[in-house]
Amino acid sequence: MKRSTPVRNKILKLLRVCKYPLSVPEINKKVKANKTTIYRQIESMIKEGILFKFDFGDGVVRYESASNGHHHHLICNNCGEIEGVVLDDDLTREEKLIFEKRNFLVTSHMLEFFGFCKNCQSDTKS
Amino acid sequence: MKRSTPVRNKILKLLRVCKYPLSVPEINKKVKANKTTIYRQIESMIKEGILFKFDFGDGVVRYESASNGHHHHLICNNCGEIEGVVLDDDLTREEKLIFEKRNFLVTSHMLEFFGFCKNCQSDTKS
DNA sequence: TTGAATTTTGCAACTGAGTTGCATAAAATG
DNA sequence: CATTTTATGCAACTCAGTTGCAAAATTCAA
Repeated sequence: MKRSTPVRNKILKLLRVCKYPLSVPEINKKVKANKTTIYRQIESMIKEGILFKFDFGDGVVRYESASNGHHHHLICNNCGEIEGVVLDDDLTREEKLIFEKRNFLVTSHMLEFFGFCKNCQSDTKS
Repeated sequence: MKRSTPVRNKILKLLRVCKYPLSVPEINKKVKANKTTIYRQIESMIKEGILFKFDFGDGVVRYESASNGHHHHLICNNCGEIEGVVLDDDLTREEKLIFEKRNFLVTSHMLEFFGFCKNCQSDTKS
């Protein structure tokens, strides 16, 4: 893939301003382009390391701009809102212990928190 | 859903002995039953809290028996093997800080580590 | 123990994410 | 400006997961 094509720029621009990760269908609604093209551009940007890919256990794959830096998410069980969060201590101690105890070399991790956001804590709903 | 039906028992038995989480297609290969039935049994067991559902960012939804207890995973980037791991400190301090700082009440989390297992650390492959 | 009510299972058909092959459009290069 | 390369789009496909409906199995009451 070359650089700086219209579709690619639109995807990047969208993900850079978005505070939470987006799925391809969500990206598609904003960046109106052929879905094959979108999947291919995303794949190439992931390989270059400028996009991160992950999901929250719901089978929905989401993408986020790497320019936002490494962080985790707070996902509300009630309203579904997703906030970013940066931890004080980012598991380096645990990762070292894992290597010492299990001989598994950790290169990255995925950590997401589920619960209830400010607004939904007062609600009775589960 | 009632309890203790043949399909349900087979799924549970399989997941209880399996050390890593399985996807529905994987479950299907062992528990030979209609896929609709499997999806429905899994859904009901998730609601009862005897099964956990999550994935590793690859869009593949996997299930694990809750009887194995709360733990995390070490996923090898090279061979794909999945090991379970229990942390010394299970993020309670971080979760408390999140509530204090952000007013988000954490009820659960999902933490997975990616890297290279014992066998794959010697390999040159990425 | 028989028969109605309920639950589980299976089938067929569908939805929707993601992929692949192929043809065309747009850039880059000489 | 013609050739090569890369990006885009379309059509058709695969596969996970869902839904409606009918049949089988189970429960339970009389």
